[in-house]
Amino acid sequence: MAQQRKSTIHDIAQLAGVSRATVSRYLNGHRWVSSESAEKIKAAIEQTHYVANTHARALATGKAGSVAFLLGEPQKLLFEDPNFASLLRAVADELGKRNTSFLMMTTDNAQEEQRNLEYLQAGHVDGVIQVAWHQDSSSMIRGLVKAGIPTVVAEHPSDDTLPVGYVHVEDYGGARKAVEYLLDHGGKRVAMISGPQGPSGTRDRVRGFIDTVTMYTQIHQGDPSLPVNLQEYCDTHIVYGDYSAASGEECMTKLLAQDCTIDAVFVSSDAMAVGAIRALRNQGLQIPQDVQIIGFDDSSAAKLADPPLTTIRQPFDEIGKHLVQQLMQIIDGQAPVGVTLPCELVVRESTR
Amino acid sequence: MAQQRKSTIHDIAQLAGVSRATVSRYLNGHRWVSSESAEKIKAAIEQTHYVANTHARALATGKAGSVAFLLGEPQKLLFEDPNFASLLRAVADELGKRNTSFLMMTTDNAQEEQRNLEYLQAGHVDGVIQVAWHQDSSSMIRGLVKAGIPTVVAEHPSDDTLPVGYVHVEDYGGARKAVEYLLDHGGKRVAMISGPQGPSGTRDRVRGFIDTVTMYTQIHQGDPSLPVNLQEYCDTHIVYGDYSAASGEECMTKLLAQDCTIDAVFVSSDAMAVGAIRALRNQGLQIPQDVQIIGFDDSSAAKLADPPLTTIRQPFDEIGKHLVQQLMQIIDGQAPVGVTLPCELVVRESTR
DNA sequence: GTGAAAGCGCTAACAT
DNA sequence: ATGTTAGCGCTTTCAC
Repeated sequence: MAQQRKSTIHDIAQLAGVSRATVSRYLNGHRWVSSESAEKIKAAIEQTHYVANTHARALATGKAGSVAFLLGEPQKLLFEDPNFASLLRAVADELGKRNTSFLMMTTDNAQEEQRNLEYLQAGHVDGVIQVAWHQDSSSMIRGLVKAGIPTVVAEHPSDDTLPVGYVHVEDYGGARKAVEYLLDHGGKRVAMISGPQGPSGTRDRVRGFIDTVTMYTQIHQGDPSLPVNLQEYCDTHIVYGDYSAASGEECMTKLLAQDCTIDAVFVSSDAMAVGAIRALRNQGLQIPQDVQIIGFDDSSAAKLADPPLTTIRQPFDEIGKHLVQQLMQIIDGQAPVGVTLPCELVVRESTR
Repeated sequence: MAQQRKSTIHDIAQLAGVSRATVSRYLNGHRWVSSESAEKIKAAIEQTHYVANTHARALATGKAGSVAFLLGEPQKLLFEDPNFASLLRAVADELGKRNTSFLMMTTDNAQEEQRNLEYLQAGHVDGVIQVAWHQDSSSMIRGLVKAGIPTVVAEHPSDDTLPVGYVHVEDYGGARKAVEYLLDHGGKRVAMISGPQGPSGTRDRVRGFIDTVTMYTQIHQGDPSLPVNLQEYCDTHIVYGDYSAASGEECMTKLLAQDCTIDAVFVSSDAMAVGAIRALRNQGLQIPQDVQIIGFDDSSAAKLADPPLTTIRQPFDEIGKHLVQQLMQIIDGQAPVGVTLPCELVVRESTR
């Protein structure tokens, strides 16, 4: 099993009868290499299965040729949230096309945050893709910015004056689409189970919910089944979970205890929606006959759920693609921008 | 946001008033460094937030300080199979403790296999953790072996004469535990929905199923509700899915079409079990009253399912830990071994 | 178009 | 216990 000595650029140069510099030029720009030399080099490479050593290249260029996928999440949630896998896949794909490798890191607490920051500063990677859907990540982002590390964030950062790129779906718009659908399909007493407070996506979705309900109530002023004191209504009909199924169940139970006339609920993740359904069933309520429900994400859980969930689809392929694209541009010195992607309502059987 | 020049070992040496070699010694073994110098170096490092550049180190040592997590899977299954996430997490954790970074690669087809192999041969990583639960990966493993890359595999390789380490759960034993439980709790006509043919875990579980049924039938010879022609019974009562919920539904439907007296089924993944439940319900069958069901994995889906699934738990934390441990030992030159972990029956509500 | 030479940041003999 | 020196494999001026 002796690891055969890996061939180096030197071997190729010798084999092709040219200098190492020429091989290097061939490897990169392909410019200023005579087609004759190019042929010989090509042959030598094929013959030896030569592949350049990244570490040497990184050392020489000061570029790592890799990026970090940084998860700022409490560990247990990684299991519950299928969206991570979806995004990870999309990002891995896109990175693969640019043959940039990536390494994954998770940040659980302030201490790890510091450790990771130091690691990243050491120049192991050219940039980082930061994901933190469950908790506020602004301190990490600030650290990255301070360290001068090109960064993109997979959400709308709470502080969007920070020079980092970001891409996210239109949380506000998505919430509006969901709530409008519920209202248009007979919902009168609609509640919301939101994600955790902290990430700004939560705020935007909550705003979307409130605005939509407000607008609808104004238009249909006469309707006695609609809420009267809107302020108070929203205070009691919006509860905050942690995106897990368990918390969805909890939240729904709480909601029902406060108001048993709820007939529709917009839930900020499919996983929580599954939990909510369980709570609803526990009270003998039927979906969608008694209460309609709309989730968020269109994760695999949405299709598997019983009944299959109407939900707001997050286009993770697109998100991943833009994330990588953005990051590469920032690494190339361009100014970071924010990208907001539309999201789409997928109608299944949890609504009427 | 100018990236402040990263401090190098040289800076530290100067700051501490020692030579670079001494700093290097401090950084690594900590040996042959006077406590006096050590103090000064430590101070300098803290002051500058110095972290060694991995690429330089890798170049100098010939060790990469990182490993590859290699997924040999068709892309779509990555979404469906929560076990990947579980294992990934465990591995990431364990690697983190040894502060070894890792990069993730996926291999979808023969072409990518070649590409990845070349990449890995280039010395980017010290070793490979290979996962391929849904399809046979022996050609990739052979390639890895041929290239002399230290490798561990997260399953029982079909060809276990290959010099790679592996760790997996006792598939045979797990299947036996499940089927025995079913039989002991009133199951008479038990069927099996297996994973895809190819990976050897499938074979072992199928064997566990057959052996258990055979043994039980021999012991209870008189019982008229037990199968008569065992050979034929197994041929028709074992079907092969692809671990996805959809395939579980399909398989169950097929099974029911052949024999509507089935009263228990052992399913080789929780996801498929969820699909199977759906198929059962479509026929108006109740779980666990009419038919009992046991899954495999104890993934999050098992808890979320309705009813919550009795299942065989795979200890992914342990698996990840052993995988990394094994790999490190192989990298250090030890001969690879196989590790088989026990798995445990978790009783929930899909059985009586 | 091509080669010589310097150097990226680090480690590892070797000498002291 | 510490410093000196020579690379690791590659890129990149700078001459030619």
